[in-house]
Amino acid sequence: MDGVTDPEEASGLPKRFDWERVEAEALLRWSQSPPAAPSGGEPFSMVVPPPNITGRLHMGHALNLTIQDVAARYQRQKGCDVLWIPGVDHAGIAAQNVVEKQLRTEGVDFKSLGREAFVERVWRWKESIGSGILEQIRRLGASLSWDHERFTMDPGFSRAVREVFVRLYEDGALYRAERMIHWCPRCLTALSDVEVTHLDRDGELFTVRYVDAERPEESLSVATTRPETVVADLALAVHPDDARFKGWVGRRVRVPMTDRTIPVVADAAVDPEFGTGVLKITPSHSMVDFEIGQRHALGNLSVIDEQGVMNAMAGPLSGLPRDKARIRAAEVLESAEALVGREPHKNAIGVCYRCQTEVEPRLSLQWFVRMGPLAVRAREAVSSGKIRFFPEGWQKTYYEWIDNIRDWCVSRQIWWGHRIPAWTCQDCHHLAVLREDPSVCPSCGGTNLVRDPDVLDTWFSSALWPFATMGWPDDTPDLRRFYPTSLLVTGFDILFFWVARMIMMGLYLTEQVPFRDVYIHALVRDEFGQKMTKSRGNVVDPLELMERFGTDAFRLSLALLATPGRDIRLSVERVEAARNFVSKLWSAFRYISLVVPPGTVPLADPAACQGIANRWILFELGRLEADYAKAMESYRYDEGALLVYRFTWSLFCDWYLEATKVDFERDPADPLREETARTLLTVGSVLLDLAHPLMPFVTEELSRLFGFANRCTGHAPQKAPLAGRIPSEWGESFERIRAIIGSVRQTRSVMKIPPTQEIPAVLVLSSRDAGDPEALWPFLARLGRLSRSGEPSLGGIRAPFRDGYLVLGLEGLVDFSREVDRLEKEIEKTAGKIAEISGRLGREDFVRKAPPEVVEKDRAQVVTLEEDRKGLEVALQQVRTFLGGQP
RNA sequence: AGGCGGAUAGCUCAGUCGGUAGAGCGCAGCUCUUACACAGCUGUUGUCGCGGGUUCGAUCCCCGCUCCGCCUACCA
Repeated sequence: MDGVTDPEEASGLPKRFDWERVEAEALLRWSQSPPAAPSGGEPFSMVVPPPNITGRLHMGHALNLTIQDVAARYQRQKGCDVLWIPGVDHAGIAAQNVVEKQLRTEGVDFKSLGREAFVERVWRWKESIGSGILEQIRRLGASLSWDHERFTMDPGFSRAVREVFVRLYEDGALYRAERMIHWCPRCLTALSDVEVTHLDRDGELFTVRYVDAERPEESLSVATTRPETVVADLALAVHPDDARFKGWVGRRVRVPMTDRTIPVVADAAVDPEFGTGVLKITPSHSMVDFEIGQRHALGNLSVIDEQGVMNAMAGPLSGLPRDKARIRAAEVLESAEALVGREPHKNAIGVCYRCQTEVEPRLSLQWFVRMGPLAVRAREAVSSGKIRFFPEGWQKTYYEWIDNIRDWCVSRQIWWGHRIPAWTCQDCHHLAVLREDPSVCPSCGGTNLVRDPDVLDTWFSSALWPFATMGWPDDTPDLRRFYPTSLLVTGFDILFFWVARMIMMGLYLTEQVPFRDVYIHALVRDEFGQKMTKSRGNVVDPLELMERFGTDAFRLSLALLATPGRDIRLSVERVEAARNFVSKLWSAFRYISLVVPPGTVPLADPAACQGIANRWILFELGRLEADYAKAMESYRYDEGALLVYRFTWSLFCDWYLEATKVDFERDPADPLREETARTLLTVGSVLLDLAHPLMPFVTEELSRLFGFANRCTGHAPQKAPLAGRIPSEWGESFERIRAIIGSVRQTRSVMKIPPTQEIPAVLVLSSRDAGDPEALWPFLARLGRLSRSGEPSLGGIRAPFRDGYLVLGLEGLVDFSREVDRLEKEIEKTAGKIAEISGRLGREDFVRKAPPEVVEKDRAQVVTLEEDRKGLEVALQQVRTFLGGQP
């Protein structure tokens, strides 16, 4: 082996990007030395939408976190002091369900355990899964401020929750009352309005006859979808203006299946158009009926218990579950000849958003937050622009909800969560809501206190997330420096659940908006546009994709697809394409590592470059920097990603790297060699910076391997970006080369000349400022596989371009008829364009009314198109001559 | 029922402050040219959903319609 080394192995980067190793190393490094806060940097802060403790990383999280991490890294690169708080939500009902189920498999009913032991058990379970989902989030490369991790049930946070509850109560913004609420008969708890989702279901519309109590020969027919509630009817109602039923108001009818009679009342809530125009009123089992019942003092009669089973008051239906009771009710009504109609009917029913069980409207004693006053301020925060939504359109949805706000039921009949700090004195019935647990009744001094058994809605604590994570209600340095937060990134599905409530609570408790900007992203769907659900079985595991294609590729694919306001259809092909890009990037830097001599340093002054290609790529890079900044500042990370993608692949790799090969073939004494090597490093370093927020692993690895003092490696932002320092004409010469090469390649491809075959050629430049042919030739020779013909009048066909043409010596080599076709097509296309534009220019009103610069642009366009056509026509003529000359 | 969003190349989607429509994937042909075959080169495809209107000019703005998706809402 001595002295014999494979040059390929000896120098340069490994051929492939080994992301598995690089990611593992980087994650270790990042956990050991988190990014240091730059001194004097502006604060930039975010709080992560806390994932449920029960959760595993899914596509939604991956998208959400990728976007935030792009933001965090971008801001950090700008020199900001970034705080991005991680954390987990205790997920009341969901977590309780998990542990209940666990106990059930052990044959234990959680109720028999008792409250204290059960809650203890949930804590133990929480410890056992550790920070499971946060570990997965780390693997995404998410650069969170891990020393700030919070949990919604930790002591500090719990104190904040309690403080808020008491403060709201003291201010009269929180009250306890008996109201109609949504009840989930499976979770056995109240739900807030937003926790109920509506599903269209095929049901039946039954028409039931109620006979007059005095005159059995007269009756009213009533349409209902829930005949099982007939036994709870307390009235029938008709519209006050409905002439059909004028005489009925005030009379009484018999309730079928019972021996009760009920009044017929008039109420404007009845829609005379629907059904028979008569509505049966069941105050205890319907929201609107409850209200009508209130207006007419009908009282309440409940026939369904908390588990959804018909109770003792339900007469012949007693003991049956709701759905069975409906069938039985129809039978009983039919046999009593009270059922006069039955037809299929579609209606929307409310289900529990967690378990899909049909919810039951239920009258019960619950705690409510008075939303009206909070909503007024929350609306103003958005309409005044203090909070901005991206995309802006979500404002409307927000207002829609805010303007129709209803009080928020915040008590839940479960055990896992923040227990409500309210005590009732059994002696004097005083209700005490307190910051500290009482030992005696504050009112009568008695010791007979009973604590409210309920816990708070999980979203109640989530609403405090932006400031409670920073130590509120204490006045902390974090709050002073980082609150309000700069940006919130979240999905539209929790706009009401979370975003709106944070705004309300933030304004109420801190007198400030909780965040300035809200980036609202869409849902990640499968490649067919279907929502990913367990039941569909189309769930794609992000960790799997990360392992298969690398985390950078996965992140990049999400970023590229994340067009604001549009759902994302993720397919493996897209991730694969991003993986190919990462590969391409890696191999480009491998090339740099092979051609740039050791000890080379980046350009000291890019504006002093001489090389045609160097000037061009610096010009393009300057443009990229400017466009990229614009995209990133407006949260168009998809656009930023696309800009980086296109620059890297289509300009840097396809053209610039090829062009540098020309420079490296030059005489060893030529100063261009060094300039080009230095330009490669300069552009490479900046490019990695721009790509870094999107692809942190590969860019940091490359920056380290090259020893770049760029922002990926934690160095200070560059003082003067390229944008603005590169003259705008720096691109021109190389653009001409690109045009010429393009023309040659077309000809070559059409005429079936192998790419490797050299073609003798003569270059003719028509305009004086077209540049120095001597400078052009080395690039043409290499990139176009041309050899410079010494014969000035070389016979051959023409490859035309804007300000000149190339004569290609192709005699005897090729099928010229193809070239004729191609040129004719080109000419036709060009002529078509000329016709269109000059036609426009010929119209008098266009010239008069259109802006002068548009007219001018068109005129110039016609001139250049004419030049193109002339070039093409001459070329065509030339080929025809050859064809004629051939046998 | 009301509100919102979408309809652009075979597929997935950009885009145009109104002035000759783009990318990726796919497809076809040619290339193992010493960074990359996870690659290179060349080519291919569009009444920019339908009907009106405004305008010198509309894929883009306005009105109406059709289809698709979502959100809100107990017409029982």
